[in-house]
Amino acid sequence: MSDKPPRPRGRREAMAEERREAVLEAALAEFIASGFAATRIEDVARRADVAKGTIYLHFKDKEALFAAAVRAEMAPLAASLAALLEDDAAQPKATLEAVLEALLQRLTQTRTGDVIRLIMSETLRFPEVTRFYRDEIVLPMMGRISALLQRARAAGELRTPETADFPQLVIAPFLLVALTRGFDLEAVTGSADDLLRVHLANIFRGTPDPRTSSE
Amino acid sequence: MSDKPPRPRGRREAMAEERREAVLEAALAEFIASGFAATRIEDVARRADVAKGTIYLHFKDKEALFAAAVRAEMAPLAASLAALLEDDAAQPKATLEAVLEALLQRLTQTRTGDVIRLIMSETLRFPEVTRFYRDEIVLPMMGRISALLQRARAAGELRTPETADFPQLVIAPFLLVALTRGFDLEAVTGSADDLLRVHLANIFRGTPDPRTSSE
Amino acid sequence: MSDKPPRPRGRREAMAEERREAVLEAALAEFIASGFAATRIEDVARRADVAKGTIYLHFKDKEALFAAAVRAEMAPLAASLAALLEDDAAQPKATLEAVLEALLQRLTQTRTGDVIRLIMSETLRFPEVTRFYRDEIVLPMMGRISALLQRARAAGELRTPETADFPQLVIAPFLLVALTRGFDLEAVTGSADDLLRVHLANIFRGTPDPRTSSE
Amino acid sequence: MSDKPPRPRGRREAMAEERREAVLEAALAEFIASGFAATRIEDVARRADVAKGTIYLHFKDKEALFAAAVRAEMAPLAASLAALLEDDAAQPKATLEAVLEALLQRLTQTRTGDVIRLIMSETLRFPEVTRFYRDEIVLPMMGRISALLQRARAAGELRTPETADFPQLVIAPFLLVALTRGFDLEAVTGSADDLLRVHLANIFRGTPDPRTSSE
DNA sequence: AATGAATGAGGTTTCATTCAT
DNA sequence: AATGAATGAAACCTCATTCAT
Repeated sequence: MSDKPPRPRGRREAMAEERREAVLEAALAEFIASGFAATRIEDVARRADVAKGTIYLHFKDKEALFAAAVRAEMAPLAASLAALLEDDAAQPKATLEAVLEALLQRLTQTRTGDVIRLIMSETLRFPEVTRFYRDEIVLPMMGRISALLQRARAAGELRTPETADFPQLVIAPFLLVALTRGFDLEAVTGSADDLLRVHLANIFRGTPDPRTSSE
Repeated sequence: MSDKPPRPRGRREAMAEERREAVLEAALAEFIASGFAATRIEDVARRADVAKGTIYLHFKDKEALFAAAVRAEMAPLAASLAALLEDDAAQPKATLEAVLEALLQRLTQTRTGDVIRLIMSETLRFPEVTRFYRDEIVLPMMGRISALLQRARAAGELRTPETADFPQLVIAPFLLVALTRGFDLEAVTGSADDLLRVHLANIFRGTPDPRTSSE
Repeated sequence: MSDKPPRPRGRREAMAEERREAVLEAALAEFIASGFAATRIEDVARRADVAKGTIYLHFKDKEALFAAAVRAEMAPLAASLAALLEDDAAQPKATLEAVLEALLQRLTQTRTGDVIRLIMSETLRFPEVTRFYRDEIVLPMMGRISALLQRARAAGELRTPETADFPQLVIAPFLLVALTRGFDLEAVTGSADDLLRVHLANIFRGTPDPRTSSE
Repeated sequence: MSDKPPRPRGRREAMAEERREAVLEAALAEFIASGFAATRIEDVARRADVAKGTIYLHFKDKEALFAAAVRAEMAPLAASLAALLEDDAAQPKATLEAVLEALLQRLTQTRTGDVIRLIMSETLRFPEVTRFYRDEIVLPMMGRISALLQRARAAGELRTPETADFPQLVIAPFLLVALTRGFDLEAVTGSADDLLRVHLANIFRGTPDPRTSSE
């Protein structure tokens, strides 16, 4: 999203590249909407305003298209995670809050949440994509959070020190948010923002109560 | 299929019922293994040791078979939830612990976790199944936990009182356990049992630290 | 042609077998008429009065259909060759005449000639079929003729004794007959029957002149 | 494609002609290797180091390309046949031997044999090419050989006078050599050279025995 | 009630050909 | 003249569903 390959030289190639991206865009939308099997190449072509054959100029087959579409959407997330991994200086609690807030935003306001759900849906057919997601996104993310938690534990900031051994516990609610799209759960509970605050309060000592600081 | 006993009355119906169940059993296994689209009726038939046509004697079409298979597996869970909903007398914290422990066992030791994952995978194609799952399982579960949490809050047992408004927070880690089957996450973290204990310690006041009982 | 598998039991299977044969029959006709690539499965289906899918009940794919069709047609020839290989008693010249006459009849009056041409046409795409043809038909045939020629040489019946080392020389004109179907060569030369007689006269000593018995 | 000289006039046409020939060359190689249907225009283009579209500047369509490629290869043969047709003076037997020897060389040492096989393979799809081959090559060749045989008959040189009516008999072994490329027949018989000598000995009176002149 | 052969709609993929650059 | 991205018709093959036995 930030760094595209430096614009291919020549009009022809530029247009081809644009089309390739239009196809990826259309493919992702269709896959999200219908899943892998129910998405027809023709649907993707129509949405990208391109002929069926054109898709095969850029992608070997439907599976390759799927993998490419998912990757294209997830790569920025992987990149921004990598960026976060660099500034280890900040204080753990504040950093973790920032990270989780950013993640929540991504999940609720972009297609990232849908893509995560898509990946988990098609895990069986695409072990390779799943592996990419696990290795490039999940494990780094968990590693990052693990490190932060350990520093928080050292600083005595964790309510339960052993939380540092289970980074999943910290991420779990966000996964759930991504996966229950369309479940209308918010109708019966509070907002996603409040959920984040309560969650942090459970994990970190001295986090002020979400709404009332004194009780 | 091979040995037909001289069909006394009553036997016929019993056998038909047996076959129906064999088909459901086989269907569930195949759907879990391959997903809806990639499962072929013929595979189900072979696994159930039944002819293809027989399946259509019991189920209108592939979608009906899917719905029935999922329902059959989830019904006991719904029932046991209903049972839990009755004995409201017990003390909230202990009850919640018992419920979550039971849930964790179901998720890790039976096919229930796989089925939940299957449902979430096929949500797009089966809004009806998803609705069943949401209405019969998820919402009652969340309601039950909500009630427990509210009593816990009244008893001052919650670390963060607002947790009572977000029952998802309590369930989230379990969903995650179900959905990340095959992700090998346990390889990089602690065990599911410890995860449960740490999770409870974060939520409930006075829960002894998972390993060290003195604080 | 002579020994079919002993009629499958049951009406259903019998009809299925009939259809399988109808498909083979239709396939061979279409392949002969259009070659492998230009023959459409749908054409075969229509000619066999069968649905497209039915063909795939019996044959894995188009290539398997081709191989089966060719084999079915050539198997009888292979069998009759095997039969000829048994009665080694007869005198070489007369036997060879009989063999070649039979071969010529097959080539001109049945589809065998067309099939041989078909095989040679599709040699590139079907090394396996070609191998079958080579191993089951060509080499045995050549071996048989070789043996006959050697006995003829021993009896001093060959005009050129070394002919015994080149059984191809004896067969070549027949191959040519098969392969030049549609070339209208007979329009500019004599008949196939006379060709055979002249050919034999060239090879065997003492064969009477084709037309004039006195020299 | 890579180095364009500053295009002086006359050069353009020369280069165009060069490309045309490169395309023909590449096309023939691909057609021989894969047959008509399985050869892709893109393969030809790549082999000729030319863009796909360029081919269509020179040839109307794939069929025209095929016809042109075959013609280009066979034209020299037709021409040399025409040359042979002129010097009718020579003595028949020696001439025929020379002709056949030349033909055998062409068939075994150039691509001519492959092209003949290609033509016969695609006879069904290309009656026009086949007609060209028949009219420009086969019939003249047979006419020439016929004439020679008749003079040989008049000179009493034929073992069987009627051979003169069947020029195919004389050519047949050579066709067979061309068509059985890849059959490994030589592995089980003698060499092509010896085959020629034996063949001639069968046809011509007084041809010395292939290896031993006295017996 | 059970079977499994038959059907044919539907989807993926290929590739000859075109045409804007 | 040359390019090669784009097109879309055409063909293979799959598989849910039906129905005669």
